[in-house]
Amino acid sequence: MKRTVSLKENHLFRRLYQKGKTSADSRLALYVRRNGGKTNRLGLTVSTKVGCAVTRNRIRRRLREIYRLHEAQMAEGMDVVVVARVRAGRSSYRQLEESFLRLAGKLGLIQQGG
RNA sequence: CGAGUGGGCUGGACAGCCGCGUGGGCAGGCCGAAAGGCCGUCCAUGAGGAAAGUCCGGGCUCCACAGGGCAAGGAUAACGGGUAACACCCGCCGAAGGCGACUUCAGGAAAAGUGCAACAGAGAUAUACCGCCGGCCAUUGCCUGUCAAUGGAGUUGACCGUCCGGCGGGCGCAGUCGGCGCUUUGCGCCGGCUACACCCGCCUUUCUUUGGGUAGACUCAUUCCAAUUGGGCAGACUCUUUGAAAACGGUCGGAACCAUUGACGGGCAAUGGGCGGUAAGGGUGGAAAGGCGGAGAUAAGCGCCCGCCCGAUGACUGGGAACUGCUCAUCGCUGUAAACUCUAUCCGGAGCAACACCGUGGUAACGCACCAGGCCGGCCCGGCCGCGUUUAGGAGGUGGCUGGAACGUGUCGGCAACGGCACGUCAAGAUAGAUGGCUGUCUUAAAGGACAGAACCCGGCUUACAGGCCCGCUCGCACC
RNA sequence: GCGGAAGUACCCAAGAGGCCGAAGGGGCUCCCCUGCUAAGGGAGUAGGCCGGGAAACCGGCGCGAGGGUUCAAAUCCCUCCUUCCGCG
Repeated sequence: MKRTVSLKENHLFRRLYQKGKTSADSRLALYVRRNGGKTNRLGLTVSTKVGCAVTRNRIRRRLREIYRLHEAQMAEGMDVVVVARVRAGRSSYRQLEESFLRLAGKLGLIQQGG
């Protein structure tokens, strides 16, 4: 993740939830907003309602891997927050990837080459 | 072979590509005056048996405290050992459960004191309702003594009725008749008859007991009404079965005597009232003041006494102790402390978000100054900012941070928990939190599917867990 | 990381060892009131699960779950589960 840093502060999350563009399905929720810089910032949220610590870690790693593998296609200078919902705990990697790509395309985060 | 019981181990392995955290190397690249930072590359390494729950015990750090004690609050609880310590572990004792292997137990004190024990029951830690017993009083009945009156009555007593249920049998005794003998008013022996008592068997009646059957009534119901049918409640009747029971009364005669009436007494029984004794019996309860049997004594009763058993305490034996056992002595006490309490032992408080260091912006105080300086800008012009020190503060950062009551192997001591010694090894240290994605091979019944993520560290406990492997032991069946 | 509270019928809930099939209210059913409804007033049953039965009815288990103490547990004790709150 060469052009991406992680999003950590709570006030940035709040601003994104209030002012960012939203798209969601039953597995994931995606928030996107332009941040004015050149690098992307990624935040991941998995609440304790999803499952135990092992399950939450697995979802977080899969989401980070999905983001890493599609980083080259993404627009620059964006703040991105991915929220995992309850059904994500029982979803496979392929299902998560499909949901992420569909939501990101809907929000214009990914320039669809093909 | 089947069923069971206790314990231990394991919790997939290997390879390729892309990617991540930490540590180290590099003559590499970029930034920087330097310290150093970033990138790149190579090497090493990278979650558990429970990392979980946070239920106990410690290390470590800070705070309080001269040291210690008391109080409050809390925890623990047979005994001996292990341990840094423990609510842990091992051994052992006791109790409960199991045919057994074995399992479970907050397992001190109820005789220091206080509290609680609903309902039921006469009574709940002592009671007196019924019952049993002894006095007292009242009433009634019966028996009886003395006296008086009236009546009956004169010397072997006799007789009657109903009935000891009925029938049959047996034994004994008595009476009587006949025969014989003798010591001849009599006695003995043999035989017959009769009556009575007792015993046995069968039948009858009544009461009691055991187990069945069932008419009718009442009641509930199959959509309404009626019938039928079924259920519920109660148990008349009947069958069967256990045990027990089936009496005597009257009349006449009569000296003594008897009957009636009256007076004065005595005794017994019943009923009622009241007083006292008793704790055997009642059948309620989880619990009724040791249990079973017996004798004497008593007004009636009672471990009051005796035999056997049970339990507690003390002495003695064995054991290191809890405890145990042959015996002896004394005693017979409800349960509850996961009710208060008492006894013994232990605990100062908070927690790595502790704590130590560096420290932005903004704020306060003091000093200096309106110059100089700093920032933006290639430069001029221009624009913006007061500066320094100190205190408090503390975004954030660094340390704390992993070599330790450590792990492995061997050996020695110990029943064991565990401990001693020798050799070897260094195995995550993150900070929004590193193990993921894709693919292949092997083991496997199944790996695409157990439970589950370190957060300062350690010892335990508890809880979750797909499966796999190994060992000890018990019971049952079969065979040799 | 540390500390605290709660769990009772469909809902809100009382009860703090025994008379507890478990107070009370909402809800439910019926009646009154009204031209009709709402509101208001009055009365009443059952309260969940399992088993037997055609029904009347009978029996057992249930106060978050599982154990224990006690003659007796919603209540006392232990372990676990769930939910909520506070510090930071």
